[in-house]
Amino acid sequence: MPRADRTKPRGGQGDKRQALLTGALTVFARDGYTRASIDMIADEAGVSTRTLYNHFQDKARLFQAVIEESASRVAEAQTALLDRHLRKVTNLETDLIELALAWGTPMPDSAEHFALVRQVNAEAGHIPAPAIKAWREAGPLRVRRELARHLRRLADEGLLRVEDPERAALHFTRLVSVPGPHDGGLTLTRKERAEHVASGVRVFLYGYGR
Amino acid sequence: MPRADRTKPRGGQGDKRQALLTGALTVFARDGYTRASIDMIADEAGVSTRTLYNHFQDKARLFQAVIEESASRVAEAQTALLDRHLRKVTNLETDLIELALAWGTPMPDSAEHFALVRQVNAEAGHIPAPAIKAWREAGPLRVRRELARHLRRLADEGLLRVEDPERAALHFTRLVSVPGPHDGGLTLTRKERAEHVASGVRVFLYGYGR
DNA sequence: TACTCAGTACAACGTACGTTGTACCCTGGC
DNA sequence: GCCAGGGTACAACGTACGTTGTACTGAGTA
Repeated sequence: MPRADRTKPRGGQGDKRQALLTGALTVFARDGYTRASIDMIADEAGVSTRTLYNHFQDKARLFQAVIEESASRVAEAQTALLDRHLRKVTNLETDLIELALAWGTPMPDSAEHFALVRQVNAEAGHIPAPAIKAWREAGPLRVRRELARHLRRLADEGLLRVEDPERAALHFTRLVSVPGPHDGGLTLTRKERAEHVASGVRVFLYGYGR
Repeated sequence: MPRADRTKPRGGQGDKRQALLTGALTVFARDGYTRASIDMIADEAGVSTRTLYNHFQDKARLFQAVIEESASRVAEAQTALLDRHLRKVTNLETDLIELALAWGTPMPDSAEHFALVRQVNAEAGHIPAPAIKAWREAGPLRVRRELARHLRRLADEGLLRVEDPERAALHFTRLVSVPGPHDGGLTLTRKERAEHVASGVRVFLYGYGR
Protein backbone atom coordinates (compact mmCIF):
# COMPACT_ATOMS: atom_id res chain seq x y z
CA MET A 1 0.00 0.00 0.00
CA PRO A 2 1.64 3.24 -1.11
CA ARG A 3 2.12 5.95 1.44
CA ALA A 4 1.28 9.01 -0.68
CA ASP A 5 -1.95 8.45 -2.57
CA ARG A 6 -4.00 11.38 -1.28
CA THR A 7 -4.30 13.40 -4.49
CA LYS A 8 -0.58 13.93 -4.81
CA PRO A 9 -0.25 16.38 -1.89
CA ARG A 10 2.87 17.99 -3.29
CA GLY A 11 5.36 17.20 -5.95
CA GLY A 12 7.86 18.68 -3.55
CA GLN A 13 11.19 16.96 -3.75
CA GLY A 14 11.98 14.60 -0.92
CA ASP A 15 8.50 13.19 -0.85
CA LYS A 16 9.08 10.06 -2.88
CA ARG A 17 12.57 9.92 -1.49
CA GLN A 18 11.25 9.51 2.02
CA ALA A 19 8.76 6.89 0.86
CA LEU A 20 11.64 5.04 -0.72
CA LEU A 21 13.69 5.18 2.44
CA THR A 22 10.95 3.81 4.65
CA GLY A 23 9.89 1.21 2.09
CA ALA A 24 13.45 0.08 1.65
CA LEU A 25 13.84 -0.12 5.41
CA THR A 26 10.90 -2.48 5.59
CA VAL A 27 12.13 -4.75 2.84
CA PHE A 28 15.80 -4.72 3.80
CA ALA A 29 14.93 -5.46 7.41
CA ARG A 30 12.66 -8.34 6.47
CA ASP A 31 14.68 -9.96 3.69
CA GLY A 32 18.24 -8.71 3.99
CA TYR A 33 20.29 -6.95 1.38
CA THR A 34 20.64 -9.63 -1.28
CA ARG A 35 17.13 -11.04 -1.02
CA ALA A 36 15.56 -7.62 -1.18
CA SER A 37 14.93 -6.83 -4.82
CA ILE A 38 14.66 -3.39 -6.33
CA ASP A 39 11.18 -4.22 -7.57
CA MET A 40 9.95 -5.18 -4.10
CA ILE A 41 11.33 -1.98 -2.65
CA ALA A 42 9.81 0.17 -5.35
CA ASP A 43 6.46 -1.56 -4.90
CA GLU A 44 6.61 -1.15 -1.12
CA ALA A 45 7.27 2.56 -1.61
CA GLY A 46 4.55 2.89 -4.25
CA VAL A 47 7.07 4.14 -6.74
CA SER A 48 8.52 3.03 -10.05
CA THR A 49 11.97 1.49 -10.13
CA ARG A 50 13.05 4.31 -12.38
CA THR A 51 12.39 6.95 -9.77
CA LEU A 52 14.30 4.86 -7.32
CA TYR A 53 17.32 5.12 -9.58
CA ASN A 54 16.69 8.82 -10.00
CA HIS A 55 17.05 9.28 -6.25
CA PHE A 56 19.81 6.77 -5.49
CA GLN A 57 22.76 5.73 -7.60
CA ASP A 58 22.39 2.04 -6.99
CA LYS A 59 21.21 -0.58 -4.52
CA ALA A 60 24.29 -0.35 -2.34
CA ARG A 61 23.98 3.40 -1.80
CA LEU A 62 20.29 3.08 -1.12
CA PHE A 63 21.13 0.53 1.54
CA GLN A 64 23.71 2.81 3.10
CA ALA A 65 21.28 5.69 3.13
CA VAL A 66 18.66 3.48 4.76
CA ILE A 67 20.86 2.13 7.53
CA GLU A 68 22.28 5.53 8.34
CA GLU A 69 18.93 7.22 8.55
CA SER A 70 17.46 4.41 10.61
CA ALA A 71 20.43 4.49 12.98
CA SER A 72 20.17 8.24 13.38
CA ARG A 73 16.46 8.19 14.01
CA VAL A 74 16.62 5.47 16.64
CA ALA A 75 19.70 6.98 18.26
CA GLU A 76 17.82 10.25 18.52
CA ALA A 77 14.88 8.54 20.20
CA GLN A 78 17.13 6.64 22.57
CA THR A 79 19.18 9.63 23.66
CA ALA A 80 15.91 11.42 24.28
CA LEU A 81 14.91 8.53 26.53
CA LEU A 82 18.22 8.81 28.33
CA ASP A 83 17.66 12.49 28.97
CA ARG A 84 14.10 11.98 30.07
CA HIS A 85 14.92 9.28 32.63
CA LEU A 86 18.37 10.25 33.82
CA ARG A 87 18.43 14.03 33.75
CA LYS A 88 17.10 14.30 37.26
CA VAL A 89 17.12 11.10 39.23
CA THR A 90 14.91 10.66 42.26
CA ASN A 91 15.26 6.95 42.92
CA LEU A 92 18.14 5.55 40.94
CA GLU A 93 16.95 1.95 40.79
CA THR A 94 13.39 2.67 39.71
CA ASP A 95 14.58 5.29 37.23
CA LEU A 96 17.01 2.88 35.66
CA ILE A 97 14.33 0.22 35.48
CA GLU A 98 11.93 2.60 33.82
CA LEU A 99 14.60 3.65 31.38
CA ALA A 100 15.41 0.06 30.53
CA LEU A 101 11.75 -0.78 30.15
CA ALA A 102 11.12 2.09 27.79
CA TRP A 103 14.35 1.14 26.06
CA GLY A 104 13.24 -2.40 25.38
CA THR A 105 9.57 -1.73 24.84
CA PRO A 106 8.86 -2.47 21.21
CA MET A 107 8.05 0.78 19.50
CA PRO A 108 6.13 0.42 16.23
CA ASP A 109 9.09 0.42 13.90
CA SER A 110 11.90 -0.35 16.30
CA ALA A 111 11.41 -3.99 15.43
CA GLU A 112 12.23 -3.19 11.83
CA HIS A 113 15.22 -1.20 12.94
CA PHE A 114 16.71 -4.00 15.01
CA ALA A 115 16.07 -6.51 12.29
CA LEU A 116 18.03 -4.18 10.05
CA VAL A 117 20.81 -4.06 12.63
CA ARG A 118 21.05 -7.82 12.43
CA GLN A 119 21.28 -7.57 8.66
CA VAL A 120 24.05 -5.02 8.94
CA ASN A 121 25.99 -7.18 11.37
CA ALA A 122 25.75 -10.09 9.00
CA GLU A 123 26.54 -8.03 5.92
CA ALA A 124 29.36 -6.05 7.51
CA GLY A 125 32.01 -7.81 5.44
CA HIS A 126 30.36 -6.61 2.24
CA ILE A 127 29.80 -2.98 3.16
CA PRO A 128 32.59 -0.47 2.56
CA ALA A 129 34.41 0.22 5.81
CA PRO A 130 33.65 3.97 5.90
CA ALA A 131 29.95 3.21 5.64
CA ILE A 132 29.91 0.83 8.61
CA LYS A 133 32.01 3.28 10.57
CA ALA A 134 29.59 6.10 9.83
CA TRP A 135 26.70 3.85 10.75
CA ARG A 136 28.24 2.92 14.10
CA GLU A 137 29.05 6.50 14.92
CA ALA A 138 25.57 7.72 14.07
CA GLY A 139 23.88 4.84 15.89
CA PRO A 140 25.07 2.52 18.64
CA LEU A 141 28.30 4.30 19.54
CA ARG A 142 26.60 7.64 19.85
CA VAL A 143 24.00 6.22 22.22
CA ARG A 144 26.60 4.39 24.27
CA ARG A 145 28.67 7.52 24.64
CA GLU A 146 25.64 9.47 25.71
CA LEU A 147 24.79 6.83 28.30
CA ALA A 148 28.41 6.91 29.48
CA ARG A 149 28.14 10.68 29.89
CA HIS A 150 25.09 10.28 32.11
CA LEU A 151 26.72 7.55 34.16
CA ARG A 152 29.81 9.66 34.73
CA ARG A 153 27.65 12.55 35.88
CA LEU A 154 25.72 10.30 38.24
CA ALA A 155 29.04 9.09 39.59
CA ASP A 156 30.15 12.67 40.10
CA GLU A 157 26.96 13.27 42.01
CA GLY A 158 27.85 10.38 44.25
CA LEU A 159 25.05 8.09 43.11
CA LEU A 160 27.27 5.58 41.33
CA ARG A 161 30.76 4.21 41.58
CA VAL A 162 32.13 4.14 38.04
CA GLU A 163 35.73 3.83 36.92
CA ASP A 164 35.25 3.40 33.20
CA PRO A 165 31.97 4.97 32.09
CA GLU A 166 32.18 3.50 28.59
CA ARG A 167 32.46 -0.01 29.94
CA ALA A 168 29.74 0.62 32.48
CA ALA A 169 27.49 1.77 29.67
CA LEU A 170 28.26 -1.39 27.73
CA HIS A 171 27.50 -3.53 30.76
CA PHE A 172 24.24 -1.74 31.36
CA THR A 173 22.98 -2.15 27.81
CA ARG A 174 23.97 -5.79 27.79
CA LEU A 175 22.34 -6.51 31.12
CA VAL A 176 19.01 -4.94 30.32
CA SER A 177 18.63 -5.75 26.63
CA VAL A 178 15.81 -8.23 26.34
CA PRO A 179 16.23 -11.35 24.24
CA GLY A 180 14.05 -11.00 21.19
CA PRO A 181 12.70 -13.89 19.15
CA HIS A 182 16.23 -14.37 17.87
CA ASP A 183 18.62 -14.44 20.82
CA GLY A 184 16.96 -16.48 23.50
CA GLY A 185 13.82 -17.87 22.03
CA LEU A 186 10.17 -16.92 22.30
CA THR A 187 8.74 -13.47 22.68
CA LEU A 188 8.26 -12.46 26.29
CA THR A 189 5.16 -11.17 28.03
CA ARG A 190 5.17 -7.71 29.53
CA LYS A 191 5.59 -9.20 32.99
CA GLU A 192 8.56 -11.33 31.94
CA ARG A 193 10.19 -8.35 30.29
CA ALA A 194 9.75 -6.32 33.44
CA GLU A 195 11.28 -9.08 35.55
CA HIS A 196 14.16 -9.51 33.18
CA VAL A 197 14.88 -5.80 33.09
CA ALA A 198 14.58 -5.42 36.86
CA SER A 199 17.02 -8.21 37.51
CA GLY A 200 19.45 -6.75 35.01
CA VAL A 201 19.31 -3.37 36.69
CA ARG A 202 19.77 -5.03 40.07
CA VAL A 203 22.95 -6.75 38.92
CA PHE A 204 24.16 -3.51 37.39
CA LEU A 205 23.60 -1.67 40.64
CA TYR A 206 25.33 -4.37 42.66
CA GLY A 207 28.32 -3.78 40.45
CA TYR A 208 28.18 -0.01 40.11
CA GLY A 209 25.92 1.17 42.89
CA ARG A 210 27.13 3.05 45.89
CA MET B 1 42.75 -26.44 -1.98
CA PRO B 2 41.02 -29.82 -1.56
CA ARG B 3 41.34 -31.65 1.70
CA ALA B 4 41.69 -35.19 0.36
CA ASP B 5 44.39 -35.30 -2.29
CA ARG B 6 46.62 -37.99 -0.77
CA THR B 7 46.15 -40.68 -3.46
CA LYS B 8 42.44 -40.96 -2.81
CA PRO B 9 42.85 -42.61 0.63
CA ARG B 10 39.43 -44.19 0.54
CA GLY B 11 36.31 -43.77 -1.44
CA GLY B 12 34.68 -44.27 1.91
CA GLN B 13 31.40 -42.45 2.16
CA GLY B 14 31.38 -39.35 4.26
CA ASP B 15 34.74 -38.15 3.06
CA LYS B 16 33.56 -35.65 0.47
CA ARG B 17 30.57 -34.98 2.61
CA GLN B 18 32.76 -33.67 5.40
CA ALA B 19 34.77 -31.59 2.94
CA LEU B 20 31.51 -30.13 1.71
CA LEU B 21 30.36 -29.29 5.21
CA THR B 22 33.54 -27.47 6.15
CA GLY B 23 33.81 -25.74 2.78
CA ALA B 24 30.22 -24.63 2.97
CA LEU B 25 30.81 -23.38 6.50
CA THR B 26 33.61 -21.18 5.24
CA VAL B 27 31.63 -19.71 2.39
CA PHE B 28 28.33 -19.32 4.23
CA ALA B 29 30.09 -17.65 7.14
CA ARG B 30 31.93 -15.24 4.88
CA ASP B 31 29.20 -14.37 2.38
CA GLY B 32 25.88 -15.35 3.92
CA TYR B 33 23.29 -17.69 2.53
CA THR B 34 22.18 -15.86 -0.60
CA ARG B 35 25.57 -14.56 -1.65
CA ALA B 36 27.17 -17.95 -1.25
CA SER B 37 26.86 -19.75 -4.57
CA ILE B 38 26.84 -23.47 -5.06
CA ASP B 39 29.85 -23.16 -7.34
CA MET B 40 31.90 -21.33 -4.73
CA ILE B 41 31.06 -23.94 -2.12
CA ALA B 42 31.90 -26.83 -4.42
CA ASP B 43 35.19 -25.17 -5.36
CA GLU B 44 36.05 -24.51 -1.72
CA ALA B 45 35.42 -28.17 -0.95
CA GLY B 46 37.35 -29.34 -4.02
CA VAL B 47 34.31 -31.13 -5.32
CA SER B 48 32.01 -30.92 -8.30
CA THR B 49 28.62 -29.33 -7.91
CA ARG B 50 27.07 -32.60 -8.93
CA THR B 51 28.49 -34.46 -5.94
CA LEU B 52 27.20 -31.68 -3.76
CA TYR B 53 23.72 -32.43 -4.99
CA ASN B 54 24.34 -36.14 -4.51
CA HIS B 55 24.97 -35.51 -0.81
CA PHE B 56 22.43 -32.78 -0.09
CA GLN B 57 19.01 -32.25 -1.57
CA ASP B 58 19.40 -28.55 -2.15
CA LYS B 59 21.10 -25.40 -0.91
CA ALA B 60 18.71 -24.88 1.96
CA ARG B 61 19.26 -28.35 3.44
CA LEU B 62 22.99 -28.01 3.02
CA PHE B 63 22.79 -24.79 4.99
CA GLN B 64 20.78 -26.43 7.74
CA ALA B 65 23.25 -29.29 7.95
CA VAL B 66 26.11 -26.81 8.16
CA ILE B 67 24.66 -24.67 10.91
CA GLU B 68 23.62 -27.63 12.99
CA GLU B 69 26.98 -29.34 12.79
CA SER B 70 28.81 -26.10 13.53
CA ALA B 71 26.56 -25.40 16.49
CA SER B 72 27.05 -28.90 17.86
CA ARG B 73 30.80 -28.81 17.50
CA VAL B 74 31.21 -25.45 19.19
CA ALA B 75 28.71 -26.32 21.91
CA GLU B 76 30.74 -29.45 22.60
CA ALA B 77 33.92 -27.44 22.92
CA GLN B 78 32.28 -24.85 25.13
CA THR B 79 30.69 -27.34 27.52
CA ALA B 80 34.09 -29.01 27.76
CA LEU B 81 35.51 -25.64 28.77
CA LEU B 82 32.78 -25.27 31.36
CA ASP B 83 33.62 -28.63 32.85
CA ARG B 84 37.32 -27.97 32.83
CA HIS B 85 37.08 -24.63 34.64
CA LEU B 86 34.10 -25.08 36.90
CA ARG B 87 34.16 -28.75 37.92
CA LYS B 88 36.37 -28.05 40.88
CA VAL B 89 36.72 -24.44 41.82
CA THR B 90 39.62 -23.24 43.93
CA ASN B 91 39.31 -19.46 43.58
CA LEU B 92 35.96 -18.58 42.10
CA GLU B 93 36.96 -15.21 40.64
CA THR B 94 40.14 -16.36 38.94
CA ASP B 95 38.46 -19.52 37.70
CA LEU B 96 35.61 -17.56 36.18
CA ILE B 97 38.06 -15.17 34.58
CA GLU B 98 40.05 -18.01 33.09
CA LEU B 99 36.88 -19.59 31.81
CA ALA B 100 35.75 -16.36 30.22
CA LEU B 101 39.16 -15.80 28.71
CA ALA B 102 39.26 -19.25 27.17
CA TRP B 103 35.67 -18.69 26.14
CA GLY B 104 36.44 -15.54 24.21
CA THR B 105 39.87 -16.47 22.95
CA PRO B 106 39.58 -16.83 19.21
CA MET B 107 40.08 -20.47 18.33
CA PRO B 108 41.07 -21.10 14.71
CA ASP B 109 37.61 -21.67 13.30
CA SER B 110 35.48 -20.16 16.03
CA ALA B 111 35.60 -16.92 14.06
CA GLU B 112 33.91 -18.68 11.17
CA HIS B 113 31.38 -20.16 13.53
CA PHE B 114 30.38 -16.84 15.03
CA ALA B 115 30.21 -15.22 11.65
CA LEU B 116 27.82 -18.01 10.75
CA VAL B 117 25.81 -17.29 13.87
CA ARG B 118 25.40 -13.72 12.71
CA GLN B 119 24.21 -15.01 9.35
CA VAL B 120 21.69 -17.28 11.04
CA ASN B 121 20.36 -14.45 13.19
CA ALA B 122 19.88 -12.33 10.11
CA GLU B 123 18.38 -15.13 8.05
CA ALA B 124 16.15 -16.49 10.81
CA GLY B 125 13.00 -15.29 9.08
CA HIS B 126 13.80 -17.39 6.04
CA ILE B 127 14.71 -20.63 7.76
CA PRO B 128 11.96 -23.11 8.63
CA ALA B 129 11.06 -22.78 12.29
CA PRO B 130 11.95 -26.38 13.22
CA ALA B 131 15.43 -25.87 11.82
CA ILE B 132 16.17 -22.77 13.88
CA LYS B 133 14.72 -24.48 16.91
CA ALA B 134 16.97 -27.49 16.41
CA TRP B 135 19.93 -25.17 15.90
CA ARG B 136 19.24 -23.27 19.10
CA GLU B 137 18.81 -26.44 21.09
CA ALA B 138 22.00 -27.98 19.76
CA GLY B 139 23.98 -24.78 20.18
CA PRO B 140 23.47 -21.74 22.38
CA LEU B 141 20.64 -23.05 24.55
CA ARG B 142 22.49 -26.23 25.33
CA VAL B 143 25.54 -24.30 26.46
CA ARG B 144 23.51 -21.88 28.50
CA ARG B 145 21.70 -24.68 30.26
CA GLU B 146 24.98 -26.36 31.02
CA LEU B 147 26.35 -23.14 32.45
CA ALA B 148 23.18 -22.73 34.49
CA ARG B 149 23.68 -26.25 35.86
CA HIS B 150 27.17 -25.34 37.03
CA LEU B 151 26.03 -22.09 38.57
CA ARG B 152 23.27 -23.84 40.48
CA ARG B 153 25.75 -26.36 41.80
CA LEU B 154 28.14 -23.61 42.86
CA ALA B 155 25.22 -21.95 44.61
CA ASP B 156 24.41 -25.20 46.39
CA GLU B 157 28.00 -25.36 47.50
CA GLY B 158 27.61 -21.89 48.97
CA LEU B 159 29.95 -20.14 46.56
CA LEU B 160 27.26 -18.15 44.77
CA ARG B 161 23.90 -16.63 45.52
CA VAL B 162 21.67 -17.51 42.60
CA GLU B 163 17.91 -17.39 42.38
CA ASP B 164 17.40 -18.07 38.70
CA PRO B 165 20.35 -20.00 37.26
CA GLU B 166 19.18 -19.57 33.67
CA ARG B 167 19.13 -15.81 34.01
CA ALA B 168 22.44 -15.81 35.85
CA ALA B 169 23.93 -17.78 32.99
CA LEU B 170 22.57 -15.27 30.51
CA HIS B 171 24.00 -12.40 32.52
CA PHE B 172 27.37 -14.07 32.74
CA THR B 173 27.67 -14.72 29.03
CA ARG B 174 26.57 -11.19 28.23
CA LEU B 175 28.96 -9.61 30.69
CA VAL B 176 32.05 -11.48 29.54
CA SER B 177 31.43 -11.76 25.81
CA VAL B 178 33.99 -9.57 24.12
CA PRO B 179 32.92 -7.14 21.42
CA GLY B 180 34.28 -8.43 18.13
CA PRO B 181 34.93 -6.30 15.09
CA HIS B 182 31.16 -6.07 14.69
CA ASP B 183 29.63 -5.09 18.00
CA GLY B 184 31.87 -2.44 19.46
CA GLY B 185 34.44 -1.64 16.90
CA LEU B 186 38.09 -2.58 16.49
CA THR B 187 39.73 -5.83 17.47
CA LEU B 188 41.12 -5.79 20.98
CA THR B 189 44.60 -6.67 22.14
CA ARG B 190 45.11 -9.56 24.52
CA LYS B 191 45.53 -7.14 27.40
CA GLU B 192 42.32 -5.29 26.59
CA ARG B 193 40.43 -8.54 26.29
CA ALA B 194 41.73 -9.61 29.68
CA GLU B 195 40.70 -6.33 31.24
CA HIS B 196 37.28 -6.47 29.68
CA VAL B 197 36.69 -10.03 30.81
CA ALA B 198 37.96 -9.35 34.32
CA SER B 199 35.67 -6.39 34.77
CA GLY B 200 32.74 -8.41 33.47
CA VAL B 201 33.43 -11.17 35.95
CA ARG B 202 33.78 -8.63 38.74
CA VAL B 203 30.36 -7.18 37.99
CA PHE B 204 28.92 -10.66 37.80
CA LEU B 205 30.36 -11.54 41.20
CA TYR B 206 29.09 -8.32 42.73
CA GLY B 207 25.68 -9.41 41.63
CA TYR B 208 25.84 -13.11 42.33
CA GLY B 209 28.80 -13.55 44.67
CA ARG B 210 28.47 -14.46 48.30
C1' DT C 1 38.18 -59.38 -16.30
C1' DA C 2 33.87 -57.40 -15.54
C1' DC C 3 30.91 -54.92 -12.40
C1' DT C 4 29.79 -51.24 -9.28
C1' DC C 5 29.68 -46.95 -7.50
C1' DA C 6 31.23 -42.44 -6.12
C1' DG C 7 32.96 -38.66 -8.41
C1' DT C 8 33.66 -35.43 -12.50
C1' DA C 9 33.16 -32.42 -16.46
C1' DC C 10 30.05 -30.11 -19.17
C1' DA C 11 26.14 -28.31 -21.04
C1' DA C 12 21.56 -26.93 -20.65
C1' DC C 13 17.22 -24.65 -18.78
C1' DG C 14 14.55 -21.55 -16.53
C1' DT C 15 14.41 -17.81 -13.79
C1' DA C 16 15.37 -13.70 -11.34
C1' DC C 17 17.71 -9.57 -10.79
C1' DG C 18 20.23 -4.85 -11.29
C1' DT C 19 20.33 -1.34 -14.32
C1' DT C 20 19.39 1.71 -18.29
C1' DG C 21 16.93 3.88 -22.15
C1' DT C 22 12.78 5.75 -23.97
C1' DA C 23 8.45 7.46 -24.79
C1' DC C 24 4.54 9.14 -22.34
C1' DC C 25 1.75 11.54 -18.46
C1' DC C 26 0.47 14.89 -15.27
C1' DT C 27 0.67 18.85 -12.44
C1' DG C 28 2.23 23.50 -11.01
C1' DG C 29 3.85 27.94 -12.55
C1' DC C 30 4.55 31.53 -16.24
C1' DG D 1 -2.08 27.80 -23.28
C1' DC D 2 2.34 26.27 -22.77
C1' DC D 3 6.58 24.63 -20.66
C1' DA D 4 9.45 22.11 -17.39
C1' DG D 5 10.33 18.58 -14.50
C1' DG D 6 9.45 14.82 -11.68
C1' DG D 7 7.02 10.42 -12.12
C1' DT D 8 5.54 6.17 -14.72
C1' DA D 9 5.19 2.12 -17.68
C1' DC D 10 7.56 -0.91 -20.37
C1' DA D 11 10.97 -3.28 -22.60
C1' DA D 12 15.52 -4.66 -23.04
C1' DC D 13 20.30 -6.44 -21.85
C1' DG D 14 23.60 -8.89 -19.60
C1' DT D 15 24.57 -11.72 -16.05
C1' DA D 16 24.44 -14.94 -12.41
C1' DC D 17 22.50 -18.64 -10.14
C1' DG D 18 20.11 -23.21 -8.62
C1' DT D 19 19.34 -27.42 -10.39
C1' DT D 20 19.28 -31.49 -13.45
C1' DG D 21 20.70 -34.75 -17.07
C1' DT D 22 24.26 -37.27 -19.35
C1' DA D 23 28.26 -39.42 -20.63
C1' DC D 24 32.74 -40.47 -18.83
C1' DT D 25 36.56 -41.90 -15.43
C1' DG D 26 38.86 -44.56 -12.16
C1' DA D 27 39.43 -47.28 -8.31
C1' DG D 28 38.00 -51.25 -5.37
C1' DT D 29 35.97 -55.97 -5.43
C1' DA D 30 34.06 -60.48 -6.69
